[in-house]
Amino acid sequence: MMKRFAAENLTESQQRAVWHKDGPLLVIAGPGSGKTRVITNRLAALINQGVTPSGICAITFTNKAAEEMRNRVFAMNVGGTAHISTFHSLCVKILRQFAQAADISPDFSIYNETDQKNCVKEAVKAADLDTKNFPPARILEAISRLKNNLQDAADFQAAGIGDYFSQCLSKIYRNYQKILKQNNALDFDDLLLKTAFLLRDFQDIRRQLNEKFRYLMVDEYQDTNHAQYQIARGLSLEHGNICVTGDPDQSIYGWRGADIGNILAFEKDWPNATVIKLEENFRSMPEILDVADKLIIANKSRKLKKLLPVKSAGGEIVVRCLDDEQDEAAFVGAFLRQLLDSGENASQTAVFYRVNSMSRAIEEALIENRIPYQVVRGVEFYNRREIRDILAYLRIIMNSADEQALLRIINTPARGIGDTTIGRISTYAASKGISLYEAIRKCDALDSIPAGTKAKLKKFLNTIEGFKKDVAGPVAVLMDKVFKTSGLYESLKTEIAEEDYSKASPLDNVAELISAAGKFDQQQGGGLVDFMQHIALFSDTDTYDSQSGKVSLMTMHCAKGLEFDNVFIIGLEQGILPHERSMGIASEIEEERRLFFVGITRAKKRLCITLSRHRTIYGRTSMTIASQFLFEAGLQPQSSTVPQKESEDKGDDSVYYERDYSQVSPDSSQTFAIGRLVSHKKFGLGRVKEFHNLGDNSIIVIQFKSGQVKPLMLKYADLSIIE
DNA sequence: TCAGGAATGCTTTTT
DNA sequence: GCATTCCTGA
Repeated sequence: MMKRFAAENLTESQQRAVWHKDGPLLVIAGPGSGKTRVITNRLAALINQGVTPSGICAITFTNKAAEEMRNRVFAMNVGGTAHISTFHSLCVKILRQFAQAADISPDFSIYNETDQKNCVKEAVKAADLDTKNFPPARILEAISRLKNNLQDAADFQAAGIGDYFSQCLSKIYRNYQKILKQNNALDFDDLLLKTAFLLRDFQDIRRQLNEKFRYLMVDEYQDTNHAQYQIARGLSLEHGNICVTGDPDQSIYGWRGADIGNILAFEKDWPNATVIKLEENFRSMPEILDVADKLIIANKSRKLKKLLPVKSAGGEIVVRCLDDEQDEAAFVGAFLRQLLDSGENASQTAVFYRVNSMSRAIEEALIENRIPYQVVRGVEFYNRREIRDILAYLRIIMNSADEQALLRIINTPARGIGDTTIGRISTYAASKGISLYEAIRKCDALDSIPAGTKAKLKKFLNTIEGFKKDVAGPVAVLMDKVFKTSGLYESLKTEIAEEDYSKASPLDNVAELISAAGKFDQQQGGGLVDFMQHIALFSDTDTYDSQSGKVSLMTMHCAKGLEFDNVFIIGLEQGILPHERSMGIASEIEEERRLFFVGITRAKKRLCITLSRHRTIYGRTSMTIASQFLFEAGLQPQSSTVPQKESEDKGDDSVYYERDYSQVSPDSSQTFAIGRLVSHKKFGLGRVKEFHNLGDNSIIVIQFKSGQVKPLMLKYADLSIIE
């Protein structure tokens, strides 16, 4: 009955990895070496060999990766469900199960960066220090580093002494933890730290979890930090069935505490470990691998590893130097259009950059060229004001100690409860040692608050309490109710939409959130707490859609784990890549080099690298210097001035659009027929001049009464038809 | 209490 | 350059 399922073609070393059953296994997997296939096949192989699916735990770094693995395993039809999730989701699950031992309440809130910053500010103030000298972002970074190294506030204090800064930091750290505790909240790093401590300090819990998960798999092991390392260790200490996969050359999260040493020292940790190297590259054409190879050997601290091409020659490499970032973007836009024109698939095409802010010029050029695109960006959606407002209501409903949530919504929408009132209640709460929420409940005891304000407070409290009846029901229903009865809906509706056309309207965003909740109710269920904890860990890269039919724009960090036929990497300049902040630090330059390596090795057949002679950063334009990485990789930039000249023109764009996209959405092109009179919230009346049917991303060109002609994304333009 | 303007600082970023 | 925060005055 063995091996029967393994239909996928696997190389000899892949086979060995897949059929390795018991004991520690390290798979060093170069880019494009079929790592994901090995992992999913091994998972299936374990089940095939009689391992209970629920006894397998696979850990990834992103939700996206987890989801994809779930789908792949599901597609193999081996039955049963293994636990596949990110480190953080797994930790949430464990912490809720063993909340008592972890000394937390299971309905804890998970604080994001904004919440964390607010808490740090408070913590700094409580230590009688000034946020001017102790900027929250800095402090947070320091605390995060400590937590990732499993030093809690007490440990740090005990280890302490040190300089003035360390002493202050220690004080702030303790205050910060106290505040989180009072709010019944954990930050991202706490999820890891507390789980690691649980596994370290409670042998019975460790045994229980080892018993439950007999086989552990950890992907992207080169990017684990110390806390994650200890968790992985704790989860496999009793049985030793730990399989880790990764590639030291793709370690790009060192600055976030990831320790490349974890993967390098695996054989020391597990002396009986089997080590399998996957060096064959099934993804990229040899020309591309050659560039990657030349680049990465410049890294001194590295084990030698080859990229062995499997594909035959035929890759294309273009390196161009433009005058400024607009030209650079225009070049990319023109090149992209030419590619799509010649039949390349937009979904198989991506533009990478070092920092998110660089997407802007590209986006403009793509709109100009009528190229549909998706930006895979950090926390866009869930950071929108209206979304955070609704979520804050839900947070306070589930966890009334969550002060950050309460402060956010107590006067949103405006209900006449201002800072003065909040200050008075806050003082009262502190003096009584109760939560802000409790203090509001007891506001009658406060003489300083006028009767009218007290009435407002009570009304607010009753609204929140009223919601609690529906906590057990579907999240979408509760959310809808919150939206309608909290006054948020009214306030959003009356808000005159001065939003510019490139953004979706707040109402649409809320609708999307509610539908996401509905989806959650249907697919997973579990109620409010599950949903909220799910949402808190859900983020940006999960928005990437590999079948979107659009060109993808993302940072190189986001690109890890993906692959595309055509890859553009922009901004190959000193100070951008390598980034300014890594300059002069050898280890960080090496990480930047790995980052570029990751970018290059995403490409299957075509790689286009650009730089520009001038770049504007913080509104200041300056001359640039070509990136050292170009020379290391043996690349010679070619100057280029007129972007359009780069492509041998084939037909005009109208032909191209009709051919490629017209069938996608038959409706809107008729609704917005040429010449039709329409109205735009911001620009007023206008007539449809052109309509480019790109399905979901259709672009409409309107001649407005003011005389200006504007191309707008149809889905964001919010046009009404006048005739 | 809040709007509006000045001042500041910010850009690496999986969860 | 832009978003966020701070500050002032009504």
